[in-house]
Amino acid sequence: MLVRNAADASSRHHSLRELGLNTSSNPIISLNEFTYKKGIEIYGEKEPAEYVYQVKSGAVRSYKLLSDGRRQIGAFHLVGDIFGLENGSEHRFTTEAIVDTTVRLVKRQSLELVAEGDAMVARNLLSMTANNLQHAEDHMLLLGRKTSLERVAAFLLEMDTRLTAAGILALPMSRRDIADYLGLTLETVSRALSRLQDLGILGFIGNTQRQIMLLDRHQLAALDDLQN
Amino acid sequence: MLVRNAADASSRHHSLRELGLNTSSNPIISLNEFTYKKGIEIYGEKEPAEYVYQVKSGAVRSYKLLSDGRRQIGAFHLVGDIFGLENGSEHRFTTEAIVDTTVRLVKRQSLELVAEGDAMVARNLLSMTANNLQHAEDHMLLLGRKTSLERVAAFLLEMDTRLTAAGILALPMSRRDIADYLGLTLETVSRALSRLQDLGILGFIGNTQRQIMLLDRHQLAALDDLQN
DNA sequence: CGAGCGCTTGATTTATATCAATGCCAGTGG
DNA sequence: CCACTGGCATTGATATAAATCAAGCGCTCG
Repeated sequence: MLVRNAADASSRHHSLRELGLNTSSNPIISLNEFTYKKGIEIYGEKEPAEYVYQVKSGAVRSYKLLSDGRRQIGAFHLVGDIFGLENGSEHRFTTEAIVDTTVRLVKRQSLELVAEGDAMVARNLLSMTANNLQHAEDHMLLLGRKTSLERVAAFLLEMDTRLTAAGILALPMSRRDIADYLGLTLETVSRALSRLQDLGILGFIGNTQRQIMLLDRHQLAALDDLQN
Repeated sequence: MLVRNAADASSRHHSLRELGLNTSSNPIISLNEFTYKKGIEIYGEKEPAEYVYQVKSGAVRSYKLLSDGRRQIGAFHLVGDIFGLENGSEHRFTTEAIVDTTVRLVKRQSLELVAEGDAMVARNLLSMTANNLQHAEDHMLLLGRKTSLERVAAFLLEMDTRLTAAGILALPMSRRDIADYLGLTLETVSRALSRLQDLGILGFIGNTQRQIMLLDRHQLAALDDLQN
């Protein structure tokens, strides 16, 4: 069964306005913008969480590292997504711009101040955290129990609901990023994509596989079967 | 470096009182108790989330299933732990008693009602959800990138901080449960435990390996090295 | 226009899963 | 109270999915 309704897709796409913030009515909140070049770190794990961010354009990865360099990407943040929202005082991931990226940022402290007095903002804070939790819970199932093909299929479906413009998927992240998100190696991801292509579940634009793929209704349904 | 301070350990052990609830001052809140026999389901995935639970005695597993029966346990709930708290209206895991278990339960609705008026309760709700999120984030790293030995070492350390009484670990869950929590098979878990025993990092009580193990200061430090 | 990076594809290795046998303890019923 | 049974755990042998090692291709960009 293919689940792809608008409510599902939008539930993770809060805007700062959805958070209950509004520049004009809340003069405390300063909405600054900043641009990061491709590959540049936005903040590091364990740094004090001074700001909350919203992707205005571009894409961001957040990840944890083990001492020997093994990397686990916990989430990709696409246009409209809010990230860097922590309950504690420290960031729990490192984040980097995947491509040139512009973010809006809000001082964490001023956000907390507003939440203190405004129950709606407080509720939206909780709802955002709960959405992040749900994503992490689903991802645990993927990482713990799914095969490589199922993981890649699930990834494509997730990206499709989050950044598709009319059946065309233009992925901003590299094979290595995808692999580190799915708990695989880049070779395994590449092989899985080739296999999906052979199966006719996926089509690439241009004469080489570079980032852009097509997904029609039937292919999406086939992916949905595969991802379990 | 061995991190094992009281703050860390207690941060995930909220009591309902910590949530800001108090039977005497909040007559709305009804604190009922219920006992489940070993292996019995408490609630199922996608069931309406009517209650929030706290483990009074025993232990609980929450898990998701794939269509073919593969299981991923997302968390174990031990004495004092609160579980079943959802932001949406449905449960996202199935939960079962691992051993005979008594829980206290609170109607979700009454909890929300209280949170509406009491900022402290609302803040604690957010803080609990954020703690669950942090646990899930750490677990994604484990599931995506750690070796079997690292996973088992991390598991033992987690359980040690959560249910140790003076260096003695009495695990309520089976090898299969541990495996499904760590994204491994039960044989691999068993082999990892045997290996740790051979390495002198772990000692079992009794003449057979059954549930109870000893962990002294040095062994904990060795585990901490291993888990990465 | 050349260099290098990212990607694909092939060959081989390896960690973990799977299959299989056996042992041990706990609970049950005779 | 003891013998039986079944579940859980360990351990060994083998299979396999994915990782690793390796080569080559084609964009992209400097």
